[in-house]
Amino acid sequence: MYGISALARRFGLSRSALLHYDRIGLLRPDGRSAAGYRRYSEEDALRLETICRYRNADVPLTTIAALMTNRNSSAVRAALEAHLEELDRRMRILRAQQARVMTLLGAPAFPDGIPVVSVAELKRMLRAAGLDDDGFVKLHVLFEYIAPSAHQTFLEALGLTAVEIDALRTTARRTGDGGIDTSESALDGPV
Amino acid sequence: MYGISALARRFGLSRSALLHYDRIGLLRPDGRSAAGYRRYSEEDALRLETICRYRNADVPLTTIAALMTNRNSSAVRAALEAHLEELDRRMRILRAQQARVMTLLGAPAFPDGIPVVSVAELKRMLRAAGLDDDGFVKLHVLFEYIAPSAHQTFLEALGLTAVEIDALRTTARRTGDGGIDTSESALDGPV
DNA sequence: TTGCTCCTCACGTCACGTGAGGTGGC
DNA sequence: TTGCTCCTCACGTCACGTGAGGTGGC
Repeated sequence: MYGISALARRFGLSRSALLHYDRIGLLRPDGRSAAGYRRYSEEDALRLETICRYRNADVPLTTIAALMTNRNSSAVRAALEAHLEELDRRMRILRAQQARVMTLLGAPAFPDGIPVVSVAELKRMLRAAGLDDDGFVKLHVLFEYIAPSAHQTFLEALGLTAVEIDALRTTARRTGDGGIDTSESALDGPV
Repeated sequence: MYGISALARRFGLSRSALLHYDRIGLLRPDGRSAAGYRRYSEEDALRLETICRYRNADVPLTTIAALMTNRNSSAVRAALEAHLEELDRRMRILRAQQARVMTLLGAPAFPDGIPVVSVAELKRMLRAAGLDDDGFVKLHVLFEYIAPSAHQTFLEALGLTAVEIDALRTTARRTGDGGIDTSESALDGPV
């Protein structure tokens, strides 16, 4: 059993957030103490964990409540996909706003503009445009050759894990040792 | 002279937005008609145009008010730069949230994850990591050499204009003709 | 009279944050 | 008694949106 502040601390939330969840019925404490203090059970904590997972994705509380009542998994998928589109929409708006601030600052549309690409997008495009596995390898080899630490930073920015980066760079170095033109398709990995 | 709805229409705003701006003192009409109707002058319209420019960049109304009173240009720059950082912060949060939704949907973190980089960020990082103008040139030359049409697609994705792309690729081709190691810093452009 | 534009409250939104004023437990 | 945690209102946030109830102009 937890007091309200203890539970909040455990999940990195504020006390008033839990008060709010109680008010709107999203998370009702298991019971109350004699003095009226909210008492949360371990089950409540588990429910809160799920709530937090959704909340960290910025799913609206009312949607979270719906998702937790309706355990129909295809409905959950649909809701999450709709939310993903909403986040995409906001991302586009943000980009446009950043571009406008840059303009107000008198900067050229580029290089300080805000065009943005996701890795998946980039990779699809490059492939569609005719870059094959060989080309990817060559790019990595060259990058590793010109500026190893920039290569590292670049891969981190793309969201690769440390392990994936290590593997990629090691292969790129080995491949590069044979000369820039060497083309082994040892890199079936991410980028 | 405009009525409130006419002015709102002209700027693609709602009537209630203008009512709001009047209430908070951001845009007071030049005067009122005998019946108490708000009458906006051409000067008001000009002021509203400026307001809209900031609003489209999501600058808070209180900040806009401050910017329009204080015509000190360095103060304006500072405010806009601070706002740009705020937008950056939101962008990072959005990316993390998208990644979380992907995880909830059971998708792998990569390659369908949403790590995303802006060109400005990418460039800053690469520079910070030690890639110099020479390195940028070499990358472009190689890219043009390995997969010309992929290079085009890539630059388009980064938001370059057709003219900028043409200039970049032509230079890359010319530089590349001398061999991959050729390093003229003719590319002072964008990427 | 009809239809249009306009007016001023006043409350709602979303997820809480922030006091105010008070009580329970060691 | 002191400190701590807890309680319940109730109002504020940000940029408006949405009625409610009423008036002016052609």
